[in-house]
Amino acid sequence: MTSWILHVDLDQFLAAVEVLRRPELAGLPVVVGGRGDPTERAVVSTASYEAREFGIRSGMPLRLAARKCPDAVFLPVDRPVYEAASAVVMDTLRAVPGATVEVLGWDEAFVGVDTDDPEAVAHRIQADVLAATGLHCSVGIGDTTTRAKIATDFGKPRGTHTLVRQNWMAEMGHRPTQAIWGIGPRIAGRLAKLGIDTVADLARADEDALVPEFGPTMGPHYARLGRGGGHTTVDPTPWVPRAHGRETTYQHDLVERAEIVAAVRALAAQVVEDLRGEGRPCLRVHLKVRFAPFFTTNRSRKLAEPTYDVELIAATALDLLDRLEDARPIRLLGVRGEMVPPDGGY
DNA sequence: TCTGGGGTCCTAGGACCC
DNA sequence: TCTGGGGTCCTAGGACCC
Repeated sequence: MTSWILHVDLDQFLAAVEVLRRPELAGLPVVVGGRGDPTERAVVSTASYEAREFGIRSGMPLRLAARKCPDAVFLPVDRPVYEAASAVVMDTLRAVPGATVEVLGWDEAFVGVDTDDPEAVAHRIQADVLAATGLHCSVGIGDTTTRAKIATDFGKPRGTHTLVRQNWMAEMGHRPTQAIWGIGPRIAGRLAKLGIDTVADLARADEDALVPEFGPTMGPHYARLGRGGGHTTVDPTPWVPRAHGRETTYQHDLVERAEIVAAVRALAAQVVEDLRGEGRPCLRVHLKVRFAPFFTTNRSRKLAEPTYDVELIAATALDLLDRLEDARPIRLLGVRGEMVPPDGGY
């Protein structure tokens, strides 16, 4: 028997969950995002396949989505409902005999199995998830986490695909480096400056040659990604949150000091509520600011001691904000509280 | 059209200590 | 007067992912 990594990814997860509870929406362009009001400043979280045919994509402003498809059904994000559906999916995966499950998000997970027929396991998973939840998923099969994760996209929707060492270069070599999970537009741009444009270029690259540009850790790491390298086992350790943050994009940019102070206080209060729920106080305060029209930055500061004090956290965030010396209107504020580790060691 | 909201992890470099 | 070599901790800031 061979060890395999399967990557399970629910198809159009948020939209599919909404259709489950409102079957009359089946077959219609459905867009989930923000508060469900396409005139507000917010973006698309998930678009149904029907909506995607109009060019609507995740991350797109709702206003633009509404222009592309005025007749689409716009729905608000309903986190508790998706969390509940996600829990059923993950329990279903854990019930597969011999499976090790690593949860990556609401709608995806790695599943480790020892088998001679990974294709059969993938189909069983698809059937089990459909039976338990009514939701369809795609499954990528690989010999590393990187290959399994990328394989899933080739299997969508409702399918499976296998990506292993033997077919990696044939299927991925000609694609841009950004096609690899873990390489985004910035790193792809820096690689391009070194003459590395495709996955094949990256796979050929000498690890040491990437060190001057990316450092001793990340340089070799990117070279390994180019060859499809990744983990060969799945880590089932339950996820332990390290921080809780709240951020808000304001419908009207904030200019007045009073409204900025009130906004920071409100965010700090929400963060403290989350931290209390976790039972772990705040050790470090992070501030994220987006000035209009578009410049985002962030700062953080360690606190003298762990606290649940809303005023102290708000005052720390405001002090970080004041040090930015940028007088432009504020479009987004985020306050994040990094928690004391659960073992108490800080 | 104008870029959400939730996260994680990495690096450079300064301050400080022995 | 000049200033090694080892280390830790911290902040700023970047980058990625779903």
